[in-house]
Amino acid sequence: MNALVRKLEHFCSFNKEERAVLDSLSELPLVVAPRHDIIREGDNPTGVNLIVDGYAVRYKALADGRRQILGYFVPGDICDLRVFILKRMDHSIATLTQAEIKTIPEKRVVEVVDRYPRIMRALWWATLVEESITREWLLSMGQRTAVERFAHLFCEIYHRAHAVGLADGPTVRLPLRQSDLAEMTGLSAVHVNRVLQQLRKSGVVKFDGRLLTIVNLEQLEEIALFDPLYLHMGEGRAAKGIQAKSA
Amino acid sequence: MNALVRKLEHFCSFNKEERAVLDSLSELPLVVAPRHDIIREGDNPTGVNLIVDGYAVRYKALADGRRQILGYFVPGDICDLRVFILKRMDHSIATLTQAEIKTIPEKRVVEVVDRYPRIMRALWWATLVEESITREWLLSMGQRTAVERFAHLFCEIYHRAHAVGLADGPTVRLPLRQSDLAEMTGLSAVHVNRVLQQLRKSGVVKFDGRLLTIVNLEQLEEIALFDPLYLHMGEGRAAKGIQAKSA
DNA sequence: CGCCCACTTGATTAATATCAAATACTGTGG
DNA sequence: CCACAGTATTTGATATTAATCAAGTGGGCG
Repeated sequence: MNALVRKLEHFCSFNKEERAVLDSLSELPLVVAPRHDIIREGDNPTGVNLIVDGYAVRYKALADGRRQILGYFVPGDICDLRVFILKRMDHSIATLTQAEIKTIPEKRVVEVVDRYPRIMRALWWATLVEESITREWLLSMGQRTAVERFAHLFCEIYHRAHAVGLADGPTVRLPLRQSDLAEMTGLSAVHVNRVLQQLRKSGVVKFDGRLLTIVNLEQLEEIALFDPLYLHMGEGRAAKGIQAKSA
Repeated sequence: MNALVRKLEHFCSFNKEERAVLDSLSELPLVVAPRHDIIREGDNPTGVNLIVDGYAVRYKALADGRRQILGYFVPGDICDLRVFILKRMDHSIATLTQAEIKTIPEKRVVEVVDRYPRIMRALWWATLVEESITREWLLSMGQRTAVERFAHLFCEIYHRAHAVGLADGPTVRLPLRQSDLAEMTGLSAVHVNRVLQQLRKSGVVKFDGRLLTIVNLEQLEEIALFDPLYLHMGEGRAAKGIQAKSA
């Protein structure tokens, strides 16, 4: 099933025509090797990229090489709607795993968006949610301890993966290195290792470099001080009574 | 002079009519006390707020009270264009100093934006720049040391203040407490104090709780590993040859 | 004057980084 | 199937950064 449609339907539902348009947004899927830049800071990109499979991230680097991952994409995420306005990328996008992406030319996006206002709003919604996630990460970095930060990251991955149908049980495919997680959380790789051990030992979550298993979601969310509001899920479906809300 | 127009003209220039519209966006300026919430997380806001004078911030808080400031507004900044799509605020906005704000009703924004596409693009640009700044903060939090983080924050404040004409020399009005700076940088107030002393002693920047003075901008930017690209200034004026670029 | 803050200072502790070495895992060629 | 090389993970020891605690100091203002 189309992960993009699945994701956007957390915002609103589409009719058959809209779905067909979303399905047909691009033709040629492109396979990108792991750890490969898709767009680099300073570039002036001309289209947007839809992640079809695999994990990709936004990142920024300091002049001396320190890198920070700013967010990750799961299948169904679109990389850069903002490029239509900003002239140059202020950060880079790279794959972590092998990934399949589809590049949608600027022209096609404009056409679709002009013709289907609901799709436009849905894409806009997706962008705003992503920014909300960035803000939550900033909160994590500034205020959460290393353990809380990991607990939170894992809660988020779990919820986002479920939102696009990437998992049905407590286990999510997450083929990342500990050094990747280090770049996501702003911690050293060694410390990441110790934090993971601690979480494993306390029996709330397991991660073996390939699969992430949430053993005790409730406890994990408690450790993380997790509040799902920032993911803005179920706002569109609210009328249908599907959403779950925290107090 | 209108700080909003001044800011947006970093993206494109406007004709007389557009300027008049921007000037007239709202009627009643409202004075808000210092340290007062303007919008709170979970609210469903109905308009956008333009900061006319004073400093305001976005912030998020964890359930146990830890707070993180996510970004600040200077006069000319508009708080929440995104509310048209997201149903609930995922963070709060509060004043730090006494501030003067104008609330623009949703309807008025829609009207103006529909009628003046350039204004729409300019507002969109402003929003995207703000998000770019959030990403840079995330990089700061994750990778910059306390000293670098402060150096960077001060560079940013300096550049943003200049962009809207809030300063002409090396000094910017910045009536904040050290505890405010602590919430911006994710450091403890005590540590902020020591970092400020260090920066003052090394003679690159002074801050006395009221005024920020950049003594040596070049050196400060070096300490901060500052790259102005993320502010996206001068992209619109590029054709006029006004922008300055870093290597 | 005296109170209330914010700021400053010093001492101590806690969190995390760094360094270095050992172990485990993955894929490859024989 | 095994040996090996190259990575990734794990472990231990130590250093650094920043938080915390506690006690001043200083300034603005009723």
